[in-house]
Amino acid sequence: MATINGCWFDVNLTRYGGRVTLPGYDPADFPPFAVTVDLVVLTLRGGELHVLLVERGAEPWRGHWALPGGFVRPDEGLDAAAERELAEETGVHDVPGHLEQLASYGDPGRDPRMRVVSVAYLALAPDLPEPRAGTDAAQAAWVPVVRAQREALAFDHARILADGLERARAKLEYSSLATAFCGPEFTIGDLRRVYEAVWGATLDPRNFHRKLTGVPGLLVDTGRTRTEGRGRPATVYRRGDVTTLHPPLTRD
Amino acid sequence: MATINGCWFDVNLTRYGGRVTLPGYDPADFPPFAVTVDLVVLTLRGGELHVLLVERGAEPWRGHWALPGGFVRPDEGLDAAAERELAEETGVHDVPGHLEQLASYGDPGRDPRMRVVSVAYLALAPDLPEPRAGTDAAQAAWVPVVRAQREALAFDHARILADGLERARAKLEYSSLATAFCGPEFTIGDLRRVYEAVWGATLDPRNFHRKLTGVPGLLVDTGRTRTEGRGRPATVYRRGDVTTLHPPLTRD
DNA sequence: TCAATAGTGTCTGTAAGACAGTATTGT
DNA sequence: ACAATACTGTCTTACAGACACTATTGA
Repeated sequence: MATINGCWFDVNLTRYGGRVTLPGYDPADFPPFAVTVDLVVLTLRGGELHVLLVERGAEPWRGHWALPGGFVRPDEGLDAAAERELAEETGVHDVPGHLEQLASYGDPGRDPRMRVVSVAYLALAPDLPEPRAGTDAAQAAWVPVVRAQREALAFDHARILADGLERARAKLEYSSLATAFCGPEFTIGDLRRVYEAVWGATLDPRNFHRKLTGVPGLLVDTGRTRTEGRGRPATVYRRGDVTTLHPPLTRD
Repeated sequence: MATINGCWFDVNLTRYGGRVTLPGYDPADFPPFAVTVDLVVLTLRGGELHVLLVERGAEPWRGHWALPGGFVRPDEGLDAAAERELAEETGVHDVPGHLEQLASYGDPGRDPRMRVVSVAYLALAPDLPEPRAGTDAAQAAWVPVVRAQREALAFDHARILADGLERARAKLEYSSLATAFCGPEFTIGDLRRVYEAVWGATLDPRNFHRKLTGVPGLLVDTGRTRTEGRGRPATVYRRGDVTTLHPPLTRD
């Protein structure tokens, strides 16, 4: 029986040599991979959608921007690894918002050094403080998404970012995911600005208001109001139990 | 620089001992995982939704049904591994239909022998011949989905199956995915029976017909008709270029 | 007062769901 | 003839999109 220690490698080395995997496989015959999690962390800063990027301090892709991420540890699950990395990279414990698995990327050659399968996660968070620099020389920063898409991101991270953006845009249509970009309390206007930033479109405030307040159970009225700058104070809501929009909002 | 050969293991053995991964990671410091693909292959047989399962011939979970799958080879991508496994397990080369990544599952302990990350794929195929038995003693079979869900599937395959079914059900709402269950030519009635089998609901044939024929570019009229049993012959269609249903079909 | 934002009311076009009715086959 | 399936037309209701209008604040 294989165990997680040094001896383990020798077992696999001897068994793996020249063998072709077949149905009825035995995991002791496995070709080993590195498994990492990469994070697409989106937030709203100043009405503009931003993504968390780190600047690579080592080859390959030294000096290029990359999605934050790291190895899955031997004793932790994929979701737990994503949560840990999210806390580490943002510098915030128990990051509020939303975290879900996006997809896995494992083309041979995506990392020139060795075979790496990366499980990408999508995180949506309210405006967080400026990220601290990593423990090595690499710096971390919130980068406007439109600028990130023009950069030459490391590895296949441009595609992962594109997939994450598309997932976020699609899920806003039929879910209450927009609230993940806000704090625990928010106004209808806050939500509308989320949609406008993520979709890159302008929405009619009046129809948007009627639509969202018309879904029973979606929003809970706190009874309080909030005034920001000019204009009539807005009703403050909390998340309700209902998380699906039926019928969905459309982005044409 | 690590390379894919025997020497490679020694490199990792020495570097991995006792080290904790940190940001600014180096893939040479990786904790190794086995990476597999598991397949949720759905098809329609006799108007009922079936899933392809294999009976395990070895411990653990010997004698239990499991989703087909196998190791990703060192030189192939994840999608390629899924395509290869699909062809191997069904016994059909170039399986028609649809294949997409579903999600990845990597809880520690999901395989008691060692750490395995499985990248699950969802495949939709027209009715295929009875699968051949595997090269080992394990047998493969099309199992009605309702029965598969009552079985104690191996590992975490019950959850993977549930996720695959939910993905298929959701995607039927807003895509032309139902055509993946049919051959290259099909009738509106064929498509309706796909929806009814996957959703487990009955649909109004008249509104369904009007809805699907009303989406421009979705269906291409071959000009021919097909008669099955009693009733007026149905127009035969092929897939069109349009693959999204706007607005979507609803399953309430 | 004016500008800005929040929220309500109303109209119109479109589409979903229900279902009557016609068309074309096998038995 | 009758049953079964394919397809068409029509009616009602609901909702999206457009936009006039009222409400409440800061400057």
